[in-house]
Amino acid sequence: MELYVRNTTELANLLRDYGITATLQRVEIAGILLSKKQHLSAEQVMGKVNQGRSIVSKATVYNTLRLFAKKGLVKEVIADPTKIFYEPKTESHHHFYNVDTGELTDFNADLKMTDIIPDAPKGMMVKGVDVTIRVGAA
Amino acid sequence: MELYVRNTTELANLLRDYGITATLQRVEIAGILLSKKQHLSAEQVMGKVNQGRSIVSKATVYNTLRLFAKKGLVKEVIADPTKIFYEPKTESHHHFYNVDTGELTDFNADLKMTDIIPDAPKGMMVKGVDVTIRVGAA
DNA sequence: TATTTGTTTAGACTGTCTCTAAATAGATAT
DNA sequence: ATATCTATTTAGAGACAGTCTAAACAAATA
Ligand SMILES: [Mn+2]
Ligand SMILES: [Mn+2]
Ligand SMILES: [Zn+2]
Ligand SMILES: [Zn+2]
Repeated sequence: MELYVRNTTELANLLRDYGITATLQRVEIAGILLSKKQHLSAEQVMGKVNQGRSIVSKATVYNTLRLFAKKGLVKEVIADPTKIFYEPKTESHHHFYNVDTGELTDFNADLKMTDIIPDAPKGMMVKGVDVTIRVGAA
Repeated sequence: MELYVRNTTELANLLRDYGITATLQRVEIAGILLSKKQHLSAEQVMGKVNQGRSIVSKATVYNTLRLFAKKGLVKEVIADPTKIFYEPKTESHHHFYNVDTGELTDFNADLKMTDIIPDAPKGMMVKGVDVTIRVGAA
């Protein structure tokens, strides 16, 4: 996944590459989320995409993010008990989740998954480590 | 944590060991959750503790589970995007999360965290692996 | 043009969880 | 024991993320 995609045509092509029909709304949402490495909740995407004006409805934001995730264009992160985060970085990696701020921070466990617990960001303490493997019918 | 605790006096003592004032409601909730290895949502605890009759209020169930977790008597599992699960098994371990059924299954990564992704339960496919380390102010 | 198919939409609704302010219970002081 | 203080429980309202529905709209096809 090439990040920092801005151009509309480029975005539309990218969507098609992932088997997603490019629509105005989808390009807008992709433009927001793929613009840089970040973790955004659906509500945050909603806010950014509709700066003032009203371009995309709530239902479409939720549906689109789910569609993007299903197609492998973005990644869903289940770490905050109150909301799902979406991010453009699809390579396998893991997160620090700050329970105080709700902030997510990436960390890579290149080798073989995680055979060590990486150091916590300075000033931070590891409050808990969760490994969750999601499985479904084969 | 000794599982299968049933006796009321035993439960009350256990709560005190964890710095929790033993009340009728707390003992009832502990009796449910500590009776065996399981992963229960707050709503499920609510249902089990108030079989027919009405013994413990919703607010108390939620507050008590959070208190138990804070005191280290039970473990919170953030894996399902819609609810938190609570379990009596406090030793470090990880979970399979079935996205179809929402079911949680334990697995131990004894060595050093997880340097391997364990095999999925038969008939199941690994849909995603998440390692989440929760951090807070040191 | 007519029809079909896919997408978007407003807004009602759901489920989990939180908050509040009052009632109750338990502990402490006199 | 009685009064006082503190901790706990409670009903029910409310917050909030997310879902659903049925209609509108758009795009593609016949
Ligand atoms: Mn929630
Ligand atoms: Mn949710
Ligand atoms: Zn990430
Ligand atoms: Zn478990």
